[in-house]
Amino acid sequence: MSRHPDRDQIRIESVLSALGSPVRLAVVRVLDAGGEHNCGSVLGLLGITAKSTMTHHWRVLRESGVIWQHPSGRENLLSLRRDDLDARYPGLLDAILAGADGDEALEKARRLMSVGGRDRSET
Amino acid sequence: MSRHPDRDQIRIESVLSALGSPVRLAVVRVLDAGGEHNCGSVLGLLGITAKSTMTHHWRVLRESGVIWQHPSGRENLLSLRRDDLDARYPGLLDAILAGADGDEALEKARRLMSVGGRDRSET
DNA sequence: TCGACTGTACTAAGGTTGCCGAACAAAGCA
DNA sequence: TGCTTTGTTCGGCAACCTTAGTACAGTCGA
Repeated sequence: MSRHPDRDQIRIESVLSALGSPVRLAVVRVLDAGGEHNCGSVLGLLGITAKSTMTHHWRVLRESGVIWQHPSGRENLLSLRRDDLDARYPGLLDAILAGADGDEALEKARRLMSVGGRDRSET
Repeated sequence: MSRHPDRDQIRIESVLSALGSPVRLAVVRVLDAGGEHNCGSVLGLLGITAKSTMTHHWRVLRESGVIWQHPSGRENLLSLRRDDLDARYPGLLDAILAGADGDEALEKARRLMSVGGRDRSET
């Protein structure tokens, strides 16, 4: 069932395309904040969706080497492979997570602007 | 024709998914190495492909904010938006480019190993 | 002005991805 | 021994991505 790549089998294209999806990037942000989660708890934090949909995303993240996923009792625990990613791609994960935070803040600020004042004449 | 996002319209998911494709990552590596290229020269360096295919990739890179593309005479010059990307996502591009180099080196080393000695009993 | 050159626009096939519901498997609890 | 919880697997469907072929538009040189 597992299919985790070894550290040296991780390819940056897989990592980037795995993280190029809003849902999966959100997952990684959640996992980065806390330690281990089971699938359901992350699913809850994202406000979505069908379990089978997430199973799909777990696989993409797992097979690209971004997360560990190991069964524990009847749950399936998820955690970021931070050590491996940092070893292979120093600074990558930090830059991505910081970037995601920045995007979110910028988005939030933009929303406030467009409610309070008039938006600066953007189409 | 253009459709370049402003610096503050760039979203990290778009950047990541744009760079999550081997072809486009290769393009960015080429652009990072040199200054300005026209489309054809990059196409040549990649050893591939139909021009219309690359036009598609230029658009993805352009609309995600990764490259500038501006006409000059009958050519269309391409360049990395390094300043914008570095401003929005400090360290991201460096990490990705270094990672791509690392992957390539590792791959090359692995090929040598499996020719010279026997591969270490993988699958 | 004509022709070569550079790249885009349009179109289409084939594959991949994302999403979901239903059925299933395994672990824990009563 | 059943029932519940937790996720997975499977099948199907729509949307998107990648690739390429063909036709076209703009620019430069002769």
